[in-house]
Amino acid sequence: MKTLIPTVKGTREFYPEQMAVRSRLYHQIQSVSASFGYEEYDGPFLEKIDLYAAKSGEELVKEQAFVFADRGGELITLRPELTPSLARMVAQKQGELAFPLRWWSFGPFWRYERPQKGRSREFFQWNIDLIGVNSPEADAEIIAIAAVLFQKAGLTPAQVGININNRRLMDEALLDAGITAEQKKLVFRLIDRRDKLNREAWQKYALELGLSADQCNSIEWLLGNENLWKQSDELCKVFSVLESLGVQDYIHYDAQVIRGLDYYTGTVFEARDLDKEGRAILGGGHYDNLVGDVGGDPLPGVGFAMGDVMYPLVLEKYGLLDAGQQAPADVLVVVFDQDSMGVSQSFAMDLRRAGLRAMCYPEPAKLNKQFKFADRVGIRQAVVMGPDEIAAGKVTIKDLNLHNQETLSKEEAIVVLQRLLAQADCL
RNA sequence: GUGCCCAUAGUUCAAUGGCGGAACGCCUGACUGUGGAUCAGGAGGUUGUGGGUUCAACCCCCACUGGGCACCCCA
Repeated sequence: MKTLIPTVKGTREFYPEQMAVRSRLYHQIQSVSASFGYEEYDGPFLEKIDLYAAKSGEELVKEQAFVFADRGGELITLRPELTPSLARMVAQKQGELAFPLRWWSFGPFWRYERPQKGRSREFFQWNIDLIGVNSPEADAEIIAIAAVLFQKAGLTPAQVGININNRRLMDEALLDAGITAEQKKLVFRLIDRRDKLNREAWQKYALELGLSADQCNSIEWLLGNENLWKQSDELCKVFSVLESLGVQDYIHYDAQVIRGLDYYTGTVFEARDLDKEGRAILGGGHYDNLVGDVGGDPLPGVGFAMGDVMYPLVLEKYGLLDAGQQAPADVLVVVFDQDSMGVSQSFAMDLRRAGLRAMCYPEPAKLNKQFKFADRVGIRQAVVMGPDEIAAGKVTIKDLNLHNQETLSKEEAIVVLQRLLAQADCL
């Protein structure tokens, strides 16, 4: 074989089998989002680098964004996230939009990272936001949407969970533990690393960061305190609303959930496989000011993002990704020879008009080749129109699963095929 | 950006430094107007790329590219 030009590192090709997974994901997201009254939107895939330079962290723009100069020399970025575009879109029409705004989106993003399990350089992401309100009920609604998606996909509360925390609560708790404002960022990083290191290494790391043994112990006590949330009125309210929404089985309090983004100010959450395997499935939180950086009036909101790489891995792990390749058509009309090509094509069209997915072999070929093709792609019914059938004004339909066939009038054949299809749908 | 592992037929994998094979898949035929079975044939490879060591390299060494995993980071 000649050497093929390889794909760009970290990109993914969607063969029909994988495309079916992506489409199913899209439709589930669409359906869940719509059921809560959210509207679909999208932003540009290309943005000026300034949009991200203003707001996102240094690492995102410098290290992890695809940036290139266009023909005019302007620095263009393949969007690494949607929030800045969303902020601009909201700010531009802030005066005419009806708040609270419920918007969702599903589209491609790019990040120049080293690909590994659950992470690629080109991926799709579901973003959903409830903008213009500042209530625990809004936080709970967004979290419930994530839980409902899991529910609909068949993931149980024994398999995945949504871990919730609150930034304000952590700020106060850390202040009580004697952590200064300057130390806060480092401590957040320390907390994030809690599960990655063993206890000794973790404590050593804490001392290296300049924390005292007392401070370290206090943090450890904080993280082990399952009732810490009771000190936060906000979290109490969020949990109570989630109970009303009937999704409390998915919900856990977890003092280790911090989330990296600086703009989260209140409730933060992430969903994970309960085995603690792999990366977070989704992550999000409450923010105070979505549009400030792009020049709008301050707007609070809550939202999350879920990639299309980790989530299917979890579904697959629990056997919920039915890999069953669907046949591309219900019926294959076999072409007997060049002379009968026309009538075969014409009958295939009759079948399509009758609501069947029909395929006509696109050239005359040996019958065994055509039947083998039907078998290979999983088409169950074949229609043969040879000289005998044409002379009698009939067609032969063959069931490749049952290995039987019968010769009928065209009208009868269509009815029989429709009935078979309806039966197959019931199964 | 750092570290570890990997790269041989379409696929999954073999092959002490000494003539690169198997299974499955693919193509053709037995087969008549009919696919999954069976049998008989056949095609398919510059061993990821480029250097080096050697009389001799799929095998040893170096670099590159790509893949996997972890770190970093997580919008």
